Amino acid sequence: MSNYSFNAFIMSSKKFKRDKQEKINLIYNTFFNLILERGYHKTSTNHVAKSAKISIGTIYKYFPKGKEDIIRKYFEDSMETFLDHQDLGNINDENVRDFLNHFVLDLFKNHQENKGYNLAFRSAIQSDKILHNTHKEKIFNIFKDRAEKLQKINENFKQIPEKKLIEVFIFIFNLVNAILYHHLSVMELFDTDDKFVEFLSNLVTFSLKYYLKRDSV
Amino acid sequence: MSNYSFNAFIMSSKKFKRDKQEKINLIYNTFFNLILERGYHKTSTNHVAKSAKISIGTIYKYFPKGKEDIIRKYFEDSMETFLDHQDLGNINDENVRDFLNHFVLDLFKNHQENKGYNLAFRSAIQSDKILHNTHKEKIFNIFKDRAEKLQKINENFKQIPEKKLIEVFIFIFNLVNAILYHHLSVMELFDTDDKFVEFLSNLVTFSLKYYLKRDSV
Amino acid sequence: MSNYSFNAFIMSSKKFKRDKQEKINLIYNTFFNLILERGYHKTSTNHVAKSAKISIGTIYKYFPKGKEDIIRKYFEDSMETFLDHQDLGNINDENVRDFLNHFVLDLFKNHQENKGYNLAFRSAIQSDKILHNTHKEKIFNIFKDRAEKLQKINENFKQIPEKKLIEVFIFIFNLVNAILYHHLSVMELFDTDDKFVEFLSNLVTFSLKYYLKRDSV
Amino acid sequence: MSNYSFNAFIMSSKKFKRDKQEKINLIYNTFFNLILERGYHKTSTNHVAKSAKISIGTIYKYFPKGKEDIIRKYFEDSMETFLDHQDLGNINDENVRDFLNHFVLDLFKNHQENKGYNLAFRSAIQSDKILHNTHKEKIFNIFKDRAEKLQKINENFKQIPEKKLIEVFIFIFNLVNAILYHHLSVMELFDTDDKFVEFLSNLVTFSLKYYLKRDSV
DNA sequence: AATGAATGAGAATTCATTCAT
DNA sequence: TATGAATGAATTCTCATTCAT
Repeated sequence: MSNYSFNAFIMSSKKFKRDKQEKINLIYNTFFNLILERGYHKTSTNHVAKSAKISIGTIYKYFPKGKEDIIRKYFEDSMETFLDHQDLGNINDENVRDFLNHFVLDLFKNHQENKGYNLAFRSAIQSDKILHNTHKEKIFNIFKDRAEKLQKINENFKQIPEKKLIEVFIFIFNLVNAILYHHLSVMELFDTDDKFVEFLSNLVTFSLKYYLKRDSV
Repeated sequence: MSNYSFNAFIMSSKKFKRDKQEKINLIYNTFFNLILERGYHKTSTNHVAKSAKISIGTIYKYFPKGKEDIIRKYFEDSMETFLDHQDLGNINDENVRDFLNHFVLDLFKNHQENKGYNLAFRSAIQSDKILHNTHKEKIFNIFKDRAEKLQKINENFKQIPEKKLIEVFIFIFNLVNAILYHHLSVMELFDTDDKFVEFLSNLVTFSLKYYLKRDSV
Repeated sequence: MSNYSFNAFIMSSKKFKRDKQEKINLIYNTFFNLILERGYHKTSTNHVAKSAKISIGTIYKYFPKGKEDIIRKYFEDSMETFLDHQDLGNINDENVRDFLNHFVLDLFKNHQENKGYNLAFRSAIQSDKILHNTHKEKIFNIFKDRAEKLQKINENFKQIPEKKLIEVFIFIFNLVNAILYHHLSVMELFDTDDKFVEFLSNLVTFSLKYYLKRDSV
Repeated sequence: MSNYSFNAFIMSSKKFKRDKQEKINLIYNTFFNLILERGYHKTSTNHVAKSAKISIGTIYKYFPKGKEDIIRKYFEDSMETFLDHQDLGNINDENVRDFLNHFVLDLFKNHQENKGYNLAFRSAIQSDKILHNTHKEKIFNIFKDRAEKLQKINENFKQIPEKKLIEVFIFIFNLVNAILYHHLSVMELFDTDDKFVEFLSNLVTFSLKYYLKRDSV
């Protein structure tokens, strides 16, 4: 194999992967945008194909079980990378507050961008118990991982039992998600984003204290 | 007319009405229970008919637009009567806390009993924008009514502007609902009901203060 | 049986008959008016009952086979009496023209008043072959009867063979009906009734001559 | 590209198109034949699918609104091409009669071949007011087009106002259609096709003269 | 006789999924 | 690989008809 053709092989493979990922992203975007317009149960795979201007066959090639698969795989993809970019490294007593604000803001932005997905996900878990459980496990594993890392690099967290630390993370995560979902998809709690995020930050601080104090009793 | 036949007349008239309402209730219960098992989008009107052992025609007699109508009418029926039983009469500075606890507990029980409906409702509003808006208006009207009554019978509430009072009611109502839904249908926040309700009560007190203080600045 | 009660019996029987006929007329009118609005195949017996404010059971009491029966019985009733009021007595060479004008005008009015029925009838005979044949036989019998009467009382018609006379009557009747139906229910031929009726009269005269001359060759 | 593969390319492209049109034609034929047997309102899309040995989904792929769409699209297709094949080029005073005979014969054959469609169409316009109006407009446009062409190529028609010419065409067209429909679907006017067509031709000549004379007064 | 709730067969329509090209 | 025609089971919805009251 000549050098040239080897490069061509690499290139084509890369190009292929890029094309493939672009097609998958196209399906994700089209699907979730349609859900935003028409709701989960009125959005069919055929609609998605037509709207994305690809064939229905292509959708089933990447997502052999259709709608459920799209949600499941997006769930895998997004959860996999969601919290990775947050820097836990230099969290300490002084900047916990900043950290929490940042965390809340991040979740807020994430929800805004994934509103369609969140609608889909909540509809899907109604019938897809496996997804529902996987979701719970995934959250547990993510925060277990986080907790372990945090306890390694930060003195302040070492005295708290790992189990407890995971628990409190999950608690805060769920609490914020619950309110975000309702605010964005059911009924607004505040008329501006700023007010809303500020409230959430305060709520998180309060709830964190409450949760930790409660158990120490 | 003998006493017996008079009673028979009463009975037959009552029985007729009861049968109709009982049939409607049967449809409600069957539908929401099936949703609990299989999810909203996998529960068809035919499933409901079969499960309730009535004919599909009967469902469409009472709910001409099928699933959407069941949700819409249950929404009307339940919202109509929901907060009516709570006694606002003797709320005062001393028992605000009790009142809030009671309110939270009530909502909690209501959610537990209406879990299927809540799943259905959140799925339905994804595509039924009219229902979504009616829901918002209904909530506004209910709490407007509440606020007016409260200001008539209680000195403490007279100084707060009515608009403000309505706003804060709706805020608290939404906040609690958001968390209840997530806890019951997405992921538990606490492992026991007691812990959960206690947290909610504290959260409500905190949020109420936050909300009122925020605006007074 | 006392005289009184005998009268009461008569009365109640008459009243009963009147009520019965009124109910039947109500069903006819409601049915044919609905057809005018929505078309035959979108008008159901249930619609008729609701629109006439009577129960569906009542309709099936008088018309056990539903829609088909309404049309069949109206057909019987109306054909039975349709041509009876026309006076054939003094038709002669001088007033044939007048007679034909009168005949055409009569048919025109009849069609205008029975537009809904005519739509229904033409829809019904598509599937109800029995009705279709009965209709043909009825027309034959009516005009056979007419021809016989005419030949008895009028010298001019005696030389024409009875069969021929019946044939020509039916031919003219069908011709006029064809054009009336199209004009009233498909597309107008003239913009005023007067023009239309005048044309029809001339057409009939022409066709009559054509028909008679044709066979004499 | 070899000649063979080029042909294959042409063929495959042609075959694809033919298959699609063939499927549509299959649906048309099956539908209208069933209507001939059972009538419009007793012919369901499911019957058509079963009878044509295709799936119900295929029907809805080509005709998304079912029966109404089949009629609407056949109407478009057939009206589009209906009068196009008639040669107006050398119509003149001597051959007007021949032209009319030809026109009548053409309409007669057309009705014979489209009896099922004509039944369907007359049933459909009872409820489909849009189709009813489109039909009227289409007829106007077709004859407007005809009139314009005729006036360009033929001296004899230049003195008649265009509006008048269109009117008289539509009048004759409707008159013939009215009688054809009645003869074929309600009750026969003549016992042989020849007699019937001859009568129609004479009727058209008569009516044409009547119509033109009437206005010139 | 009159009512209208109830039935369920069947018509209309959608949609996940397959497969030949 | 990609396409999209085709499938048919499942869903929504209608309607003629029955029957208990």
